[in-house]
Amino acid sequence: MEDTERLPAWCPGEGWCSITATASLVGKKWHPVIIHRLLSEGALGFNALQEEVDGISSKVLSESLDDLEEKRIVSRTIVSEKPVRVEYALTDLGESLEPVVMSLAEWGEQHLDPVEEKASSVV
Amino acid sequence: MEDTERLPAWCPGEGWCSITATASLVGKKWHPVIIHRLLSEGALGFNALQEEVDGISSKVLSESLDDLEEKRIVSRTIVSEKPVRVEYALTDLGESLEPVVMSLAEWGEQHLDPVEEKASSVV
DNA sequence: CGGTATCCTCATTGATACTG
DNA sequence: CAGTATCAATGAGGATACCG
Repeated sequence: MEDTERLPAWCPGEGWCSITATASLVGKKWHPVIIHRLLSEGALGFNALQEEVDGISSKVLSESLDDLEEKRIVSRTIVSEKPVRVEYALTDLGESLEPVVMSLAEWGEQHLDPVEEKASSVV
Repeated sequence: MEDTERLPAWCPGEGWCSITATASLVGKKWHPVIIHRLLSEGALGFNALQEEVDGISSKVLSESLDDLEEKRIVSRTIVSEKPVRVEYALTDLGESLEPVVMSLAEWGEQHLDPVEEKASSVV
C-alpha cells in the first residue's frame, strides 16, 4: 500500500540498505570465490570452474551460477553445441564488483591473519 | 604438519583467501546491519540496538553480538551495574571495516536499485 | 562436457517465554 | 535492561548418481 516504505524499517533510506543486498550477494559462501576466479581467469567452462573452486559440488556450483546469472553478475554462453561447451564469464556488472572484492581482500589481509585467528579451533 | 598448506586448495595463497574470510564475516545477514548501526550511532545498549536493527530477535542479536565480539569487531562494556546497562561499540578493528561497508554500500547503490530488481517477487 | 535429481545433515533463523 | 532457553522451520551445502 504505502510504497513510500518499501524498505525494511531498519533501512533509513539513505541508501545503506544496499549494504545488506550487496553483502547477501557477496557473502554467499561460494560467490566471492567464483567471482574471483572469473575475475582472474576470464571465461571458464563449467567443469573448469569447478576445478578452480576446488571442493564445490556440481550441484552447488550450478545453483550458485544460476543465482549469479539471475543477478546479472555472470553470463552463460554456449560456445559449442556438439559437444556441449559453455562459457561462464563476468558481465560488466560482475566486473564492477572487483573493487568490492578487492576491498574485502584488502581488509582481510590487513586485519585477518592468513593463519586465521578464529581461536575456537585451537581450544 | 605442512604449514605451507594451511590454506584451502582453492586459495592460491595470493592473499585472496581473505575475501572469503571477510565475506563470511560481513556476509552474515545481520552483521553488516549491526556494524552500520554502530558506525553511525556510536555505542548502543542491547535493546537500543535491537530497535535499530528492527526485526531481529534478541536471541539472534545476542548471538551475532557474541560472534562479533569474538572476532574483536565490537566491544561490550558494562556502564552500569544496577540497573544493568551495557554498551556495545565498535573496536578499532570494527571501525576499520568502514571502507569495506562503504564499498558494499556504494556498489549496491550504483548497481542495485533500492527498489530491488530481484524480479522474482514480481512474477 | 554440462548439468539435474535425490537425499541427507547441519547451520541459521525466528517466535515465544522466561530470568537476573 | 540485558540476556538465555526451547523448539520448530528453513535453507544452504554436500555426496552420489544419473542424463543429454
